Amino acid sequence: MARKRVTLELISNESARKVTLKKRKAGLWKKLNELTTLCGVAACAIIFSTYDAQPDIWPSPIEAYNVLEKFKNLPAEIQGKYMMDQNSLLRRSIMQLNVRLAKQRTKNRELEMDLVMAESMAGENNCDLNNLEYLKELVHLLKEKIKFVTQKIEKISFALHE
Amino acid sequence: MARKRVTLELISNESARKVTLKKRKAGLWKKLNELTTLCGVAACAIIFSTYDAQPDIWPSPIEAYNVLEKFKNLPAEIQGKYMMDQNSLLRRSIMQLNVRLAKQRTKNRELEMDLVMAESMAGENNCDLNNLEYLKELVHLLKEKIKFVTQKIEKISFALHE
DNA sequence: CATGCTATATTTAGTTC
DNA sequence: CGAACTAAATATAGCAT
Repeated sequence: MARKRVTLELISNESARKVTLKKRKAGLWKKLNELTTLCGVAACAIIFSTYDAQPDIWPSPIEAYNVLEKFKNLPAEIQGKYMMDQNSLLRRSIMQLNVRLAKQRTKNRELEMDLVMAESMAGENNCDLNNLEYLKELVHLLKEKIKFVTQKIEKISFALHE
Repeated sequence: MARKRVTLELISNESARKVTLKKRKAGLWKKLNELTTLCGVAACAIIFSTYDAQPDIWPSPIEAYNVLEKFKNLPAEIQGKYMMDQNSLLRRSIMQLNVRLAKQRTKNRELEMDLVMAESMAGENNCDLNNLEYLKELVHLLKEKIKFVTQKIEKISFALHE
């Protein structure tokens, strides 16, 4: 964007690519901050770079969640302002939940990838108890989750076909 | 950014705010496209506006997933390039995974809570097919995940007790 | 290798159609 | 209302340190 017009393709030089990534990431975060502030919307973004093991998340997951909660905790205000009927409000709420599910799904995929990579690098004998405990807890949570979602699917299927 | 310096606060005029949102959203999508192309990274972003029933997602969740798959298919390359001290790399990697698992667990709990809330608000008859499809996909993914993590636990347990 | 610096490319607020 | 059009504000590619 400066000094020279840039062609929209992967920057071949690796160090240059890294520098551009850092600069543009900062620019993106700024843009996101402006957008949410100026327009009063909630937003989040995730960048998975190969340099960092951890992806960059904007804002923090906690903050993103908090903003969403704020919206939900002030339904009367929103209702009054945008004159929504009960149904459309509910539909929107469900849509937002669907998006969060999709996000969750993407994150789960990513986590799986990282586990596979870590495992292949670590071999069999580099696992500690702490890690194991985490995994056990994860399985427990996932089983609960499957049960819950399966029940929900049955309910919806029933409602659709009756 | 033009014609006048803008103060970083919520735009009071509603129609002006809506126009700005549209313009800046387009700008953000473009920036994201450039970033991912130039730097070869995967990224996604979501904007929840109160105007649209559906939030804006970039790119599609499917696409985001595809990019991640691409990374998964090239683990040897990444391994070779960033191979440093084997042990410290592994320790860091495992620590980061533990942190991410903890975050994931928290998020799953939150999501469950939100689903319960939405369900209680929506009752039985406000569910559409789209929502059902999302849920089916989620169950599929979760089952895969349980299988994967369970296998990993068995491996670790075996390594610990042998 | 990271930071700081500009000359330009790009974005966009206000405006007009 | 939305698309097109600027003038001005920003972002950033290439370079310097």
